[in-house]
Amino acid sequence: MSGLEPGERDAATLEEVARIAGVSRSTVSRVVNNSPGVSARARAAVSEAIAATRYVPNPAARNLATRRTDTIALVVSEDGERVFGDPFFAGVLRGVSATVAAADRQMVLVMSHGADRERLEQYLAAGHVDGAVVVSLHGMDPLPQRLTDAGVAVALLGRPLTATTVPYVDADNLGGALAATRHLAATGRRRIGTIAGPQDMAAGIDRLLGWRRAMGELGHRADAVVHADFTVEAGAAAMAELLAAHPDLDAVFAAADLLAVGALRHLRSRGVRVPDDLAVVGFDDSVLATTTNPTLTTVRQPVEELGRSTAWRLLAQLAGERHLPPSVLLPTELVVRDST
Amino acid sequence: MSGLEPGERDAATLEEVARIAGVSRSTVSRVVNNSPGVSARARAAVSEAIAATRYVPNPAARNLATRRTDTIALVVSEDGERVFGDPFFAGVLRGVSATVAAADRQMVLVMSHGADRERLEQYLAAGHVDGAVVVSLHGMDPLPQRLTDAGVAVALLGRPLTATTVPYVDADNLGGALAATRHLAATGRRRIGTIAGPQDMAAGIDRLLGWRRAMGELGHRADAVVHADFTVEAGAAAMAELLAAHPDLDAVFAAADLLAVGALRHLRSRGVRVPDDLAVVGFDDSVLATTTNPTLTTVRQPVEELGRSTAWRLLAQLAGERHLPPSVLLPTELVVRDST
DNA sequence: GTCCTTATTGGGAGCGCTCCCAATTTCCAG
DNA sequence: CTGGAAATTGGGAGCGCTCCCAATAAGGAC
Repeated sequence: MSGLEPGERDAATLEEVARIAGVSRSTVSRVVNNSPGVSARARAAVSEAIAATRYVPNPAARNLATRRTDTIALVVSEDGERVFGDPFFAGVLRGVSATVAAADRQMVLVMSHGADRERLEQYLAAGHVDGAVVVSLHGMDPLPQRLTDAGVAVALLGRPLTATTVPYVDADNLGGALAATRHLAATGRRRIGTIAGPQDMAAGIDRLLGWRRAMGELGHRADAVVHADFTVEAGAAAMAELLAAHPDLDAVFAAADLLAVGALRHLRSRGVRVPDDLAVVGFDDSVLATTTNPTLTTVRQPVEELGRSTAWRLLAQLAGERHLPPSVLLPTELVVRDST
Repeated sequence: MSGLEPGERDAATLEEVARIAGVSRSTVSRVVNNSPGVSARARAAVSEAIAATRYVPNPAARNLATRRTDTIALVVSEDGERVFGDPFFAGVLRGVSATVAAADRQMVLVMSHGADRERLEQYLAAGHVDGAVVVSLHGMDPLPQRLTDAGVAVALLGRPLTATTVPYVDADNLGGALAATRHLAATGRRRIGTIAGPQDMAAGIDRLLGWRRAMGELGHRADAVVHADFTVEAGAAAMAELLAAHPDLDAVFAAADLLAVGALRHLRSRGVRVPDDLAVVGFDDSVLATTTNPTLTTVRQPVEELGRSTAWRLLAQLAGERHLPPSVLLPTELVVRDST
């Protein structure tokens, strides 16, 4: 332990600290874990020995002895797409990891591939992690429920599309779409169409529902709908289709910023002025929203808070807290910029 | 082990498999680890018992017994900024995690905060991870070298600015800037300025060096330089400053797509046509590059490959491979779009 | 069948920690 | 000082796995 050379890492053990401090291993363990029942004198001696040896508890030994892992798995279901683009994922990751770290647990990242699903399920079900935050944006993904059924504590980020016992956290997509559409009406628009996202995803469904509800409230016909995947190209094509079918449109609500960028592109190529001739609203408030021309009015979804809340929900469950909400909906917020 | 209820996760142990298969624990261990010296008969019996019990080895027990951790830490140095924006980080993460998973190791994510540096260093130096991939874009960050000095196997993503023994991987920022500036010259531009990134980062420095070298080759004056942080606003302000000082500019190389977006914004507000009056090149090929108007000519940096190569370099070192390169430079690639 | 070599098998011990309960010490009241 | 209660301490055992070496079994040559 003295004079460490690069490559030599003989970590101090609890027994070594005990020897140096002149106490038993139990006393050292009590000090390390802040347990009561240790005299001030012993505590001081142990603390000195710990500082002198730079002792750090061995997580493997600890996990084995306690039969706990203090590990949270972040499972990213990656079925070959990057639906909302990477900005979403990065924010979620920051939120989850900060919350897990603050709870003194380690976070293991697991990218889930279709081929490895079976193995991943077995690994998680075997109890080698305390629980799993699962990020799955396709609402029909069976993984969260399978894990829950196997006894894994799970919190899901993204609303599932089927009845489930898995607790989940999502943004208020419906409320955000509602606010966006109302805003368009408040600016005087009467023919408000929508480029809706994929209908196998809760975000796609809920944002369309929000738009429909607002249109119902306003007494407007809710017939100007085109569905699109979450890409720029699909957004441009959908905008073209909308205009062909509804040439009198004066606004469009796009279910993601990416779609809105595509719509802007098409409108520009047609010489349609935004927002003078036709207003555009997106959804996400991703980095794109302030880099387009005009800058996008959009609905902000709190991606980092999504991560934090999902991790919190799991940790609370693991801590045995009672009466936890089966689902958490985080507020979205309309951000008005130049496109409306 | 039979009839598991949710919440009950009594994982099968090696001893249980041994009992069911009618062999010793050593035989089970040999089968699980694919060691030689097991009869086909015993191997079959063990495999059946494993399938029946859904046995998964306990990583903590394994780590403790072998004194290995099979864990790679991904340390993200987060000194309060998101320099290249989140797209960079997400791509790196995918690359690192895929490589680590393919090597049958688990990846632990650690966000490094200034306040927790001491504790993080101790944890990593205590030998509880096999090694660390450190993502640090500020070239003066002392963490990688301190970890290496403490005996931690480290591979650094991002070129350091001081002499170091830490192996690192970076993109060829200089070469990319060179190619970008040459491309501008090849399109007939003669007054080529640059919006340079922060000079406490290798990316900022190397991209400016590449621009200078190209200007030197071309025999043009390399005096139209303005420095900026990597934000859209700073890019717009830098473009304004460049035009004020050099009103005859006919091109600008921006050291990041974010800066280029800011430049485009300013140019539009001044009625400068891009690329007719003034051509613009960015760097990154982030999602922004195809969503701006006009779409950006930019230098693609292989973010996912950056992650993969850094993880590879660390794993190769851990595997005891000889003659490993002290640094790896990944090629960048000019992607021509509508802004030039 | 005997002997020798090779292959296979099994059980003890250790990895570093926690926890339990018996042993010891300390403190306070009478 | 004595006795009892409370606080502190220590050491054995176990967590689930790997590894080592002795024991056993199998195979082949003579």
